[in-house]
Amino acid sequence: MNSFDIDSTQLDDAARAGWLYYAGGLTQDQIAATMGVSRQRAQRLVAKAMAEGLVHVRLNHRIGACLDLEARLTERFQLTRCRVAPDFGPSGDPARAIAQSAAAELERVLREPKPQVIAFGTGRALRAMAEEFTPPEARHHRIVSLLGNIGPDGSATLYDVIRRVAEKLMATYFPMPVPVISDTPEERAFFFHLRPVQTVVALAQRADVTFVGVGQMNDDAPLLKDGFVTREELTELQSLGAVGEIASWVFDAEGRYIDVARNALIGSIRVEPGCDRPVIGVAAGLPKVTAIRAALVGRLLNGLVTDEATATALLR
Amino acid sequence: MNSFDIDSTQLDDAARAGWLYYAGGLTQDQIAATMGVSRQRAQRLVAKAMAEGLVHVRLNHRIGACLDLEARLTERFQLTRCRVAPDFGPSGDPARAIAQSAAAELERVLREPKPQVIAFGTGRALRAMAEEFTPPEARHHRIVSLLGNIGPDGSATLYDVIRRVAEKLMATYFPMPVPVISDTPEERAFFFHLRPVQTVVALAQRADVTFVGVGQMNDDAPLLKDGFVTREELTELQSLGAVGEIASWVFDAEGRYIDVARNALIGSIRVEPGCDRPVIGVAAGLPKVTAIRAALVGRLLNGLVTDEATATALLR
DNA sequence: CCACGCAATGGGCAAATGCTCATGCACAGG
DNA sequence: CCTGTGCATGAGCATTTGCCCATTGCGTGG
Repeated sequence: MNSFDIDSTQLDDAARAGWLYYAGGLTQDQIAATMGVSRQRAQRLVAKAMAEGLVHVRLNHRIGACLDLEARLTERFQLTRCRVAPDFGPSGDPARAIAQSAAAELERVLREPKPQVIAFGTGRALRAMAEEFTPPEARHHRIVSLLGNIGPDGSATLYDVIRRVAEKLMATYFPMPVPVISDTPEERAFFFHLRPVQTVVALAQRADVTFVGVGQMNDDAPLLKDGFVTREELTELQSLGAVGEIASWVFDAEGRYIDVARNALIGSIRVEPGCDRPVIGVAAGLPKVTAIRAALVGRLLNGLVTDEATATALLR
Repeated sequence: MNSFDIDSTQLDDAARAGWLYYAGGLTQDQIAATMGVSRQRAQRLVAKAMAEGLVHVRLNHRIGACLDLEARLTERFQLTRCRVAPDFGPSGDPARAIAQSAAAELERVLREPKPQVIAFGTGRALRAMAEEFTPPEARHHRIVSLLGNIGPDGSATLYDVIRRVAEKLMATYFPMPVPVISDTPEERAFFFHLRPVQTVVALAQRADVTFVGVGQMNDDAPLLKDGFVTREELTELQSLGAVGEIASWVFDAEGRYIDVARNALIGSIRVEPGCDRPVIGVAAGLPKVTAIRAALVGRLLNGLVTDEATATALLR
């Protein structure tokens, strides 16, 4: 493949330019001179190095305020793991802000020499985490999805998180080949009786560590956007006291799962309260505060990665 | 201490500014607005974050040319570990360029779940590595110094590398409480008969991994600069064929230690040729090429971290 | 109470950077 | 062979950044 060669040397150049710029502290003029290209090209290479994630920037200082929030959250909600990332300001994207911290948390698990089963939910925050983490050389773990990978429209985008993680890691992974939401209880039952599905379910249920996003149940609910509930169902759930959702299972302000007919259609593994293994919520953003707090109160989660603004709000 | 408090919040601010700048991609104006300070202050904070090493930049892409050099060095000198970092150009500081790669190599060792004894020499490159590495949560290793920590002028700066590493790691560490160079053989013998010194020596000799710098023996020799040899001794050593030095033990172009009276004064542990555990040289710079090559040829080292320019020169 | 020194601050400006746009080149299709 | 498409290139310019320097404010010692 010629195009591959070209691509790879372009990436090499980008990496080198990024290295000289960020690590070496050279100006783009100097880089251009060193690499024998025009300044503009040097500039583009530096930008590309960033865009392609070739250059990783990490903060080597736990900001005091964040440490403090972590300590208070840990005590208040009896967490086993807690990370508060500084946020990018009100206009910034909270999912991106916490991606670094979530990635660090994931890497911590991946470094375990003992093979781990790691389960993943979905959501923007987890996807950002999957983009961000640097895979250690560790392919002995197994990656399993909590959610079905067949969307209502037949798409498989949800599935992205675990595929991305597993690909970067080159580890074995287990998507769950069932519809996220079935049309009838029979359909759901059919899928869950399939042997391969049962294997994945069993794996997910005994996962050593679980990473999940948390969805809010206001009118912007991710469940609604992704088409997993209709507007009517959402309104009904809201009137039953729904405030949040994990892996598409809806719970109330106490973090208790709400018992509705829809539950018989859900093609995902439910996170059970009071799990003795780490169940880590990766979520931030003020609209999610109520949902996250409920999940913490109900002990659906025993770990949390969030940002400063959300952490502060959670403690109020 | 008031000054401590002030410093620590300043560092917090610097960290936050650096975070917003490098990770969040905000401009300094935006940072200034977010943090409620002037743009100039924001700029100073960002600069400080860099200067204090709060922001770590790492390359997430192995450049093809470097990989190629690694492969060739590995084959040519039968290495077990080899890393070639891209350099910062002819004007850049090679020690800083390889610090990242050396740090990565060190982190690899530190991630070993089995407790390791890790021995360190001295030198600018190792010091840069000590600054750069991010400590994983691993305090089960033991850090031991190959060199005495009493300098000719009574100072203990050499000792910096292992202290820095051990402090960041919060691991137990064993400096070697002897003069780097004694005045008389009797003085040296006295120190080495002390029980605690013998413990440290034994530990260093059975180190699972050893990281050392390599000194050249030209007229700019580090040994001379640090006052461990006089100009006369240096000239004498040069006339005996000395080309390099590891932990202050001088060797010739074949990597064979040179037998001189001075050896009876040296307060450091000698790296023995053909060691079956990793002995990793961390060194770069064209003046050091001859010294490094000799050390590789004589199998004093079986691992190497260097930069592109040095690697290329080594292969010639 | 005043004078002095030191450090922090923001103005201002030159350098560095990011971005847009017109140009040109390579390649595919007619 | 010509033409259109797409993409890389470098010129030019607006924005951003780094840094020097005068000024301010605070603490200290006379």
